[in-house]
Amino acid sequence: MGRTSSCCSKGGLHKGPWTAREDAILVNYIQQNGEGHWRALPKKAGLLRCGKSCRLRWMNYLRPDIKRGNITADEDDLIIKLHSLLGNRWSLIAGRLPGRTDNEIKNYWNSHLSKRLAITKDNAGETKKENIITENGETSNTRKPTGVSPFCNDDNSSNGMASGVPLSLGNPGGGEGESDQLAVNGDEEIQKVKGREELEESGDIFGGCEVLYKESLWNCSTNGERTDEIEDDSYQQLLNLQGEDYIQLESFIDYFLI
DNA sequence: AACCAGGCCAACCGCCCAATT
DNA sequence: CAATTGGGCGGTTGGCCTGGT
Repeated sequence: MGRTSSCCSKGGLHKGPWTAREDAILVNYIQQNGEGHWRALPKKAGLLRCGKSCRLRWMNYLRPDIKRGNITADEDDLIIKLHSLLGNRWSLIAGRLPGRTDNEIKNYWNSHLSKRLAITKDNAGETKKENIITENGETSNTRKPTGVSPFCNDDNSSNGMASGVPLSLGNPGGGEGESDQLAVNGDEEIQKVKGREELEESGDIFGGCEVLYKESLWNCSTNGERTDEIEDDSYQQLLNLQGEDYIQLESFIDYFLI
């Protein structure tokens, strides 16, 4: 991929590393005016940067809630599990790691975890469920729909997911009590639309899956009640998911992310 | 001390999607 | 409905740093 013209290439705009003065101007402006309107921001703030560059700098470095410092062992482990579930969807993964940015996680994965897992894989001889990286570097999930439900046993081997997972998720909608056998007996597309609506209500996709999963299978500390904020205990429980529970969550998420 | 290779990471890039006109 | 705009995303680059020779 070449570096051709872009918004940052327009005449007179600075590129490259940010100076302390530019940082201060950007932080000061956002503190006074809030985030957003990135394209207009540089002009208003008096910065010779493109809007995208300002947004990136703020999101990845200047935001007050950014957690600096090394990735902890717990975070490391969670990244691996989330990556096996979500693939290279760094923003989603970052969303489950408070204070970490998608760029940071992406860099960490590319420079640390991918190599480590490749070594692990070599040593193990064969890819295992815990460390899912395919031969071509792709993972178990992409944005392309497979059109195949992991809830069905018919033919789901082609989507890279565990096949024939006997999910009995009860009522993933959580409250209506009308879908006891999701996508097994009923119209699969209707069930899918319902599921998506639930996910939209829940705020973010992975959080939605997590909540739905809790409601159906996972006896968690929140007693299955929907929460807007995922508590630290819940992260820890997600981290500790193993065996069949883990495989079922994986299938569940794959089903709703496509 | 000088050079080199490899790793790390901030930043840029093109693409995509949703909202707006 | 099509075109435009704004924002966000994942992939990639390239400069800096560090360790080895």
